Amino acid sequence: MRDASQPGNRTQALPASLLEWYDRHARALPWRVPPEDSRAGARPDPYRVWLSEVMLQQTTVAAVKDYFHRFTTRWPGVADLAAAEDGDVMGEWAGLGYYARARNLLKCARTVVADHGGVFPDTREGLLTLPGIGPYTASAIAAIAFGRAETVVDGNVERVMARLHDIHTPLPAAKPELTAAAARSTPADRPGDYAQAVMDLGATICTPRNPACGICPWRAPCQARARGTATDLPRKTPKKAQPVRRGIAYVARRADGAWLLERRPDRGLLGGMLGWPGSDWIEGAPPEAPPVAADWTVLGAEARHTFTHFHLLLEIRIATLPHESRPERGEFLDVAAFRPSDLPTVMRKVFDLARPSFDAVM
DNA sequence: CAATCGTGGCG
DNA sequence: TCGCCAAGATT
Repeated sequence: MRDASQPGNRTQALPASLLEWYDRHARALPWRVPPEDSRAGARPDPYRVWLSEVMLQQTTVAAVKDYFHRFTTRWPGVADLAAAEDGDVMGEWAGLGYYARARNLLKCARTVVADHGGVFPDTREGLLTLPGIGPYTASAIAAIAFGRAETVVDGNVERVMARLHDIHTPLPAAKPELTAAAARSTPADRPGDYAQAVMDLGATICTPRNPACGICPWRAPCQARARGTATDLPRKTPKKAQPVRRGIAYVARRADGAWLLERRPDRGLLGGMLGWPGSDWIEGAPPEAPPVAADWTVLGAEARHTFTHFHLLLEIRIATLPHESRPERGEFLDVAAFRPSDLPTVMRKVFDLARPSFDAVM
Protein backbone atom coordinates (compact mmCIF):
# COMPACT_ATOMS: atom_id res chain seq x y z
CA MET A 1 0.00 0.00 0.00
CA ARG A 2 1.34 3.40 -0.94
CA ASP A 3 1.77 6.19 1.55
CA ALA A 4 -0.67 8.87 0.48
CA SER A 5 1.28 11.60 2.25
CA GLN A 6 4.44 11.16 0.17
CA PRO A 7 5.13 13.79 -2.48
CA GLY A 8 4.87 12.30 -5.91
CA ASN A 9 1.69 10.49 -5.07
CA ARG A 10 -0.70 12.17 -7.46
CA THR A 11 -3.76 10.07 -6.67
CA GLN A 12 -5.13 13.00 -4.63
CA ALA A 13 -6.36 10.64 -1.96
CA LEU A 14 -5.68 13.31 0.67
CA PRO A 15 -8.10 15.98 -0.61
CA ALA A 16 -10.69 13.36 -1.54
CA SER A 17 -10.90 11.91 1.98
CA LEU A 18 -10.95 15.37 3.56
CA LEU A 19 -13.67 16.71 1.25
CA GLU A 20 -15.75 13.64 2.06
CA TRP A 21 -15.42 14.55 5.73
CA TYR A 22 -16.19 18.23 5.00
CA ASP A 23 -19.38 17.30 3.12
CA ARG A 24 -20.66 15.70 6.33
CA HIS A 25 -19.17 17.99 9.01
CA ALA A 26 -18.79 21.48 7.55
CA ARG A 27 -19.78 24.12 10.08
CA ALA A 28 -22.62 26.39 8.96
CA LEU A 29 -21.21 29.93 8.92
CA PRO A 30 -22.86 33.20 7.81
CA TRP A 31 -20.28 33.87 5.10
CA ARG A 32 -20.16 30.30 3.84
CA VAL A 33 -22.02 28.37 1.09
CA PRO A 34 -23.03 24.88 2.30
CA PRO A 35 -21.02 22.06 0.65
CA GLU A 36 -24.05 20.68 -1.18
CA ASP A 37 -24.64 24.08 -2.83
CA SER A 38 -20.94 24.43 -3.51
CA ARG A 39 -20.86 21.09 -5.31
CA ALA A 40 -23.74 22.39 -7.44
CA GLY A 41 -21.59 25.34 -8.50
CA ALA A 42 -22.76 28.04 -6.07
CA ARG A 43 -20.20 30.58 -4.84
CA PRO A 44 -20.36 32.98 -1.90
CA ASP A 45 -20.45 36.78 -2.26
CA PRO A 46 -16.83 37.99 -2.58
CA TYR A 47 -17.63 40.98 -0.35
CA ARG A 48 -18.76 38.70 2.46
CA VAL A 49 -15.80 36.37 1.96
CA TRP A 50 -13.37 39.29 2.07
CA LEU A 51 -15.02 40.85 5.14
CA SER A 52 -15.09 37.56 7.03
CA GLU A 53 -11.48 36.69 6.15
CA VAL A 54 -10.21 40.07 7.35
CA MET A 55 -12.20 39.76 10.58
CA LEU A 56 -10.92 36.21 11.07
CA GLN A 57 -7.26 37.24 10.90
CA GLN A 58 -5.87 36.13 14.29
CA THR A 59 -9.43 36.08 15.60
CA THR A 60 -11.77 33.22 16.54
CA VAL A 61 -15.00 32.43 14.71
CA ALA A 62 -16.96 32.96 17.93
CA ALA A 63 -15.61 36.50 18.34
CA VAL A 64 -16.29 37.40 14.70
CA LYS A 65 -19.90 36.29 14.29
CA ASP A 66 -21.72 39.27 15.85
CA TYR A 67 -19.38 41.78 14.22
CA PHE A 68 -19.94 40.19 10.82
CA HIS A 69 -23.70 40.41 11.26
CA ARG A 70 -23.59 44.07 12.33
CA PHE A 71 -21.27 45.05 9.48
CA THR A 72 -23.27 43.29 6.74
CA THR A 73 -26.54 44.64 8.12
CA ARG A 74 -25.25 48.21 8.20
CA TRP A 75 -23.16 47.97 5.01
CA PRO A 76 -24.59 45.20 2.75
CA GLY A 77 -22.12 45.75 -0.09
CA VAL A 78 -18.63 47.08 -0.72
CA ALA A 79 -20.01 50.38 -2.12
CA ASP A 80 -21.96 50.96 1.10
CA LEU A 81 -18.84 50.40 3.16
CA ALA A 82 -16.74 52.60 0.89
CA ALA A 83 -19.19 55.47 1.47
CA ALA A 84 -19.15 55.11 5.28
CA GLU A 85 -17.61 57.64 7.65
CA ASP A 86 -14.24 56.60 9.12
CA GLY A 87 -15.45 57.04 12.69
CA ASP A 88 -18.52 54.88 12.10
CA VAL A 89 -16.42 51.98 10.80
CA MET A 90 -13.84 52.29 13.60
CA GLY A 91 -16.66 52.40 16.15
CA GLU A 92 -18.30 49.31 14.70
CA TRP A 93 -14.94 47.50 14.80
CA ALA A 94 -14.28 48.53 18.42
CA GLY A 95 -13.55 45.55 20.64
CA LEU A 96 -12.44 43.24 17.83
CA GLY A 97 -8.80 44.31 18.04
CA TYR A 98 -5.97 44.80 15.55
CA TYR A 99 -7.43 48.12 14.43
CA ALA A 100 -5.15 48.46 11.41
CA ARG A 101 -7.47 45.88 9.90
CA ALA A 102 -10.39 48.32 10.10
CA ARG A 103 -8.35 51.17 8.64
CA ASN A 104 -7.19 48.95 5.78
CA LEU A 105 -10.72 47.59 5.34
CA LEU A 106 -11.96 51.07 4.51
CA LYS A 107 -8.99 51.80 2.25
CA CYS A 108 -9.60 48.53 0.45
CA ALA A 109 -13.33 49.13 -0.03
CA ARG A 110 -12.67 52.59 -1.42
CA THR A 111 -9.97 51.27 -3.76
CA VAL A 112 -12.27 48.53 -5.06
CA VAL A 113 -14.95 51.13 -5.78
CA ALA A 114 -12.62 53.79 -7.20
CA ASP A 115 -10.21 51.61 -9.20
CA HIS A 116 -12.08 48.36 -9.89
CA GLY A 117 -15.65 49.46 -10.59
CA GLY A 118 -16.88 48.10 -7.27
CA VAL A 119 -15.86 44.54 -8.21
CA PHE A 120 -13.18 42.59 -6.35
CA PRO A 121 -10.25 41.30 -8.44
CA ASP A 122 -10.75 37.57 -9.05
CA THR A 123 -7.11 36.48 -8.90
CA ARG A 124 -4.62 36.07 -6.07
CA GLU A 125 -2.24 38.52 -7.75
CA GLY A 126 -4.94 41.13 -8.17
CA LEU A 127 -6.16 40.75 -4.61
CA LEU A 128 -2.61 41.04 -3.23
CA THR A 129 -2.42 44.65 -4.44
CA LEU A 130 -5.22 45.70 -2.07
CA PRO A 131 -4.66 47.14 1.45
CA GLY A 132 -4.97 44.59 4.25
CA ILE A 133 -4.91 41.61 1.89
CA GLY A 134 -1.75 39.55 2.33
CA PRO A 135 -0.70 36.09 1.13
CA TYR A 136 -3.23 34.17 3.20
CA THR A 137 -6.27 36.37 2.56
CA ALA A 138 -5.55 36.71 -1.18
CA SER A 139 -5.38 32.94 -1.59
CA ALA A 140 -8.45 32.39 0.58
CA ILE A 141 -10.63 34.83 -1.38
CA ALA A 142 -9.34 33.56 -4.74
CA ALA A 143 -10.09 29.95 -3.77
CA ILE A 144 -13.35 30.38 -1.85
CA ALA A 145 -15.05 33.16 -3.81
CA PHE A 146 -13.59 32.54 -7.27
CA GLY A 147 -12.82 28.82 -7.37
CA ARG A 148 -9.11 29.25 -8.08
CA ALA A 149 -6.70 26.49 -7.07
CA GLU A 150 -4.57 28.65 -4.76
CA THR A 151 -2.80 27.24 -1.72
CA VAL A 152 -4.24 28.63 1.49
CA VAL A 153 -1.85 28.63 4.47
CA ASP A 154 -2.99 29.84 7.86
CA GLY A 155 -2.14 28.68 11.36
CA ASN A 156 -4.43 25.68 11.03
CA VAL A 157 -2.86 24.55 7.76
CA GLU A 158 0.63 24.95 9.24
CA ARG A 159 -0.29 22.76 12.19
CA VAL A 160 -2.04 20.13 10.09
CA MET A 161 0.85 19.93 7.60
CA ALA A 162 3.49 19.81 10.34
CA ARG A 163 1.71 16.82 11.85
CA LEU A 164 0.74 15.10 8.62
CA HIS A 165 4.38 15.09 7.50
CA ASP A 166 5.98 15.09 10.96
CA ILE A 167 7.93 18.27 10.27
CA HIS A 168 10.00 19.36 13.30
CA THR A 169 11.50 22.58 11.96
CA PRO A 170 10.36 25.41 14.28
CA LEU A 171 8.12 28.21 13.02
CA PRO A 172 8.48 30.70 11.49
CA ALA A 173 11.48 29.11 9.73
CA ALA A 174 9.32 26.14 8.73
CA LYS A 175 6.87 28.31 6.81
CA PRO A 176 8.25 27.62 3.28
CA GLU A 177 8.45 23.88 3.97
CA LEU A 178 4.87 23.81 5.29
CA THR A 179 3.61 25.93 2.39
CA ALA A 180 5.22 23.54 -0.10
CA ALA A 181 3.58 20.59 1.64
CA ALA A 182 0.20 22.33 1.52
CA ALA A 183 0.66 23.13 -2.17
CA ARG A 184 1.26 19.49 -2.98
CA SER A 185 -2.15 18.45 -1.67
CA THR A 186 -4.21 21.37 -2.97
CA PRO A 187 -6.74 20.01 -5.50
CA ALA A 188 -7.83 21.68 -8.74
CA ASP A 189 -11.40 20.65 -7.98
CA ARG A 190 -13.25 22.43 -5.15
CA PRO A 191 -10.16 24.33 -3.91
CA GLY A 192 -12.32 26.66 -1.81
CA ASP A 193 -14.08 23.84 0.00
CA TYR A 194 -10.75 22.09 0.44
CA ALA A 195 -9.19 25.19 2.04
CA GLN A 196 -12.10 25.55 4.42
CA ALA A 197 -12.00 21.84 5.15
CA VAL A 198 -8.36 21.94 6.27
CA MET A 199 -9.12 24.94 8.46
CA ASP A 200 -12.19 23.27 9.94
CA LEU A 201 -10.07 20.19 10.58
CA GLY A 202 -7.48 22.29 12.40
CA ALA A 203 -10.14 24.13 14.39
CA THR A 204 -12.15 21.09 15.51
CA ILE A 205 -9.99 17.92 15.35
CA CYS A 206 -6.31 18.70 14.72
CA THR A 207 -6.33 21.22 17.56
CA PRO A 208 -3.20 22.65 19.23
CA ARG A 209 -3.81 20.67 22.43
CA ASN A 210 -5.50 17.31 22.77
CA PRO A 211 -6.03 16.60 19.08
CA ALA A 212 -8.81 14.09 18.39
CA CYS A 213 -6.65 11.80 16.25
CA GLY A 214 -9.05 8.88 16.71
CA ILE A 215 -11.76 10.50 14.60
CA CYS A 216 -9.50 12.36 12.14
CA PRO A 217 -10.18 11.70 8.44
CA TRP A 218 -6.40 11.85 7.92
CA ARG A 219 -5.46 9.52 10.80
CA ALA A 220 -4.20 6.83 8.37
CA PRO A 221 -1.63 8.92 6.47
CA CYS A 222 -0.64 11.11 9.47
CA GLN A 223 3.04 10.56 10.29
CA ALA A 224 2.99 12.47 13.57
CA ARG A 225 0.20 10.22 14.83
CA ALA A 226 2.19 7.16 13.81
CA ARG A 227 5.23 8.44 15.70
CA GLY A 228 3.35 9.93 18.67
CA THR A 229 4.63 13.47 18.07
CA ALA A 230 1.34 15.19 17.20
CA THR A 231 0.97 17.21 20.40
CA ASP A 232 4.55 18.51 20.06
CA LEU A 233 3.91 19.97 16.60
CA PRO A 234 4.29 22.47 15.18
CA ARG A 235 7.40 23.53 17.07
CA LYS A 236 7.81 27.26 17.63
CA THR A 237 10.70 29.50 18.57
CA PRO A 238 10.22 30.74 22.16
CA LYS A 239 8.98 34.28 22.65
CA LYS A 240 10.31 36.73 25.23
CA ALA A 241 8.48 37.80 28.39
CA GLN A 242 6.19 40.80 28.27
CA PRO A 243 7.21 43.95 30.19
CA VAL A 244 4.82 46.04 32.30
CA ARG A 245 4.07 49.57 31.16
CA ARG A 246 2.27 52.24 33.18
CA GLY A 247 0.21 55.22 32.18
CA ILE A 248 -2.46 57.68 33.29
CA ALA A 249 -5.92 58.06 31.74
CA TYR A 250 -7.92 61.24 32.32
CA VAL A 251 -11.71 60.89 32.37
CA ALA A 252 -13.48 64.24 32.43
CA ARG A 253 -17.13 65.21 32.16
CA ARG A 254 -18.48 68.67 31.53
CA ALA A 255 -21.33 70.05 33.63
CA ASP A 256 -23.79 69.40 30.77
CA GLY A 257 -22.81 65.71 30.74
CA ALA A 258 -20.47 65.75 27.73
CA TRP A 259 -17.39 63.50 27.91
CA LEU A 260 -13.87 64.60 26.97
CA LEU A 261 -12.54 62.12 24.41
CA GLU A 262 -9.72 62.03 21.92
CA ARG A 263 -9.31 60.46 18.47
CA ARG A 264 -5.97 58.65 18.42
CA PRO A 265 -3.59 59.19 15.50
CA ASP A 266 -3.99 56.85 12.53
CA ARG A 267 -0.79 54.93 13.21
CA GLY A 268 0.41 52.68 15.98
CA LEU A 269 -1.40 51.13 18.90
CA LEU A 270 -5.20 51.65 18.80
CA GLY A 271 -4.63 53.90 15.80
CA GLY A 272 -7.75 55.72 14.64
CA MET A 273 -9.75 54.73 17.71
CA LEU A 274 -11.56 56.91 20.23
CA GLY A 275 -10.08 57.01 23.72
CA TRP A 276 -9.53 58.97 26.91
CA PRO A 277 -6.77 61.56 26.83
CA GLY A 278 -3.74 60.29 28.66
CA SER A 279 -0.03 59.92 29.07
CA ASP A 280 2.33 57.77 27.06
CA TRP A 281 2.55 54.19 28.32
CA ILE A 282 6.08 53.46 29.47
CA GLU A 283 8.10 51.17 31.74
CA GLY A 284 8.60 53.03 35.01
CA ALA A 285 6.73 55.99 36.46
CA PRO A 286 3.95 57.31 34.20
CA PRO A 287 4.33 60.96 33.16
CA GLU A 288 1.68 63.51 34.10
CA ALA A 289 -0.30 64.62 31.04
CA PRO A 290 -3.61 66.27 31.96
CA PRO A 291 -5.53 67.48 28.88
CA VAL A 292 -6.76 70.52 30.82
CA ALA A 293 -6.05 72.21 34.12
CA ALA A 294 -8.59 70.91 36.64
CA ASP A 295 -9.03 69.43 40.10
CA TRP A 296 -8.12 65.86 39.14
CA THR A 297 -9.05 63.10 41.59
CA VAL A 298 -7.08 59.86 41.58
CA LEU A 299 -9.41 56.90 41.33
CA GLY A 300 -8.72 54.02 43.69
CA ALA A 301 -8.90 51.31 41.07
CA GLU A 302 -6.47 50.88 38.18
CA ALA A 303 -7.30 49.41 34.79
CA ARG A 304 -5.30 46.30 33.92
CA HIS A 305 -4.97 45.18 30.35
CA THR A 306 -2.70 42.88 28.37
CA PHE A 307 -1.70 43.71 24.82
CA THR A 308 0.25 41.50 22.44
CA HIS A 309 3.67 42.58 23.65
CA PHE A 310 3.20 44.24 27.06
CA HIS A 311 1.02 44.42 30.16
CA LEU A 312 -0.56 47.77 30.97
CA LEU A 313 -1.42 49.31 34.33
CA LEU A 314 -3.51 52.43 33.86
CA GLU A 315 -4.01 54.88 36.71
CA ILE A 316 -7.32 56.74 36.35
CA ARG A 317 -7.98 60.36 37.21
CA ILE A 318 -11.37 62.00 37.02
CA ALA A 319 -12.68 65.57 37.03
CA THR A 320 -15.81 67.55 36.32
CA LEU A 321 -15.31 70.58 34.13
CA PRO A 322 -17.18 73.90 33.84
CA HIS A 323 -19.08 74.86 30.68
CA GLU A 324 -16.42 77.31 29.62
CA SER A 325 -13.65 74.70 29.82
CA ARG A 326 -11.29 74.73 26.81
CA PRO A 327 -9.05 71.63 26.96
CA GLU A 328 -5.68 71.58 25.20
CA ARG A 329 -6.38 68.06 23.92
CA GLY A 330 -9.50 66.08 23.04
CA GLU A 331 -13.04 67.11 22.22
CA PHE A 332 -16.34 66.98 24.08
CA LEU A 333 -18.87 64.40 22.97
CA ASP A 334 -22.35 65.02 24.32
CA VAL A 335 -24.27 62.24 26.02
CA ALA A 336 -26.33 61.36 22.97
CA ALA A 337 -23.28 61.06 20.70
CA PHE A 338 -21.13 58.98 23.05
CA ARG A 339 -21.47 55.21 22.74
CA PRO A 340 -19.17 53.28 25.12
CA SER A 341 -19.27 50.46 22.57
CA ASP A 342 -17.27 52.69 20.20
CA LEU A 343 -14.29 52.40 22.54
CA PRO A 344 -11.54 49.80 22.28
CA THR A 345 -11.65 47.38 25.20
CA VAL A 346 -8.89 48.96 27.27
CA MET A 347 -10.68 52.33 27.11
CA ARG A 348 -14.02 50.75 27.94
CA LYS A 349 -12.42 49.19 31.02
CA VAL A 350 -11.36 52.67 32.11
CA PHE A 351 -14.86 53.98 31.51
CA ASP A 352 -16.50 51.16 33.46
CA LEU A 353 -14.24 51.89 36.43
CA ALA A 354 -14.73 55.66 36.29
CA ARG A 355 -18.44 55.96 35.53
CA PRO A 356 -19.83 55.16 39.01
CA SER A 357 -17.96 58.14 40.43
CA PHE A 358 -19.78 60.44 38.03
CA ASP A 359 -23.13 58.79 38.55
CA ALA A 360 -22.84 59.60 42.24
CA VAL A 361 -22.36 63.30 41.58
CA MET A 362 -24.34 64.05 38.45
C1' DC B 1 13.86 38.77 9.75
C1' DA B 2 11.89 40.47 13.83
C1' DA B 3 8.79 43.61 15.86
C1' DT B 4 4.34 45.57 16.10
C1' DC B 5 -0.42 45.20 16.52
C1' DG B 6 -6.00 43.40 20.52
C1' DT B 7 -8.84 40.59 22.59
C1' DG B 8 -11.17 36.67 24.79
C1' DG B 9 -11.01 31.85 25.91
C1' DC B 10 -9.03 27.88 27.72
C1' DG B 11 -6.19 24.29 30.26
C1' DT C 1 -2.69 33.57 37.58
C1' DC C 2 -0.55 32.69 33.42
C1' DG C 3 1.01 31.41 28.98
C1' DC C 4 -0.64 29.99 24.77
C1' DC C 5 -3.51 30.43 21.08
C1' DA C 6 -6.92 32.24 16.95
C1' DA C 7 -8.96 31.90 9.18
C1' DG C 8 -1.98 37.52 9.46
C1' DA C 9 -0.52 42.05 7.50
C1' DT C 10 2.72 45.53 7.55
C1' DT C 11 7.10 47.66 8.10
